[in-house]
Amino acid sequence: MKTSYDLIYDVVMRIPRGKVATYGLVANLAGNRRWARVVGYALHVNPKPGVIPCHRVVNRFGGLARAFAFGGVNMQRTLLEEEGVAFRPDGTVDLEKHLWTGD
DNA sequence: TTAATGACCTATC
DNA sequence: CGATAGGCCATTA
Repeated sequence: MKTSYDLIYDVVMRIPRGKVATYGLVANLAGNRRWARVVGYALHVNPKPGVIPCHRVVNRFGGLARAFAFGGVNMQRTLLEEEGVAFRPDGTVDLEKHLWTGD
């Protein structure tokens, strides 16, 4: 079944390795910035694990979601570090350096 | 079909 | 500057 989520998934999958995007940004690229909530919902259901790099999606603060439960926040930090993403002392991603604006 | 929920963001007090 | 409320959209029950 095809839904608006596919749009969001497509954008999220477009995120290049070593970069991250915010929910609002993904929503914006998906078509509308108001989809920010829908984006979170889409990743929440995460119907295609392994195909959708949810760890590359962060909130506008650069921090991970509160209920990040696909493996643990700890895991996400590791994954991003493996991709070359720099983390701040506060544990947030440096959006100024790794924020994917849609290329 | 209506009502309720959600990994958000922006604006206002 | 810090905290609170609201809004918007789609999905699920």
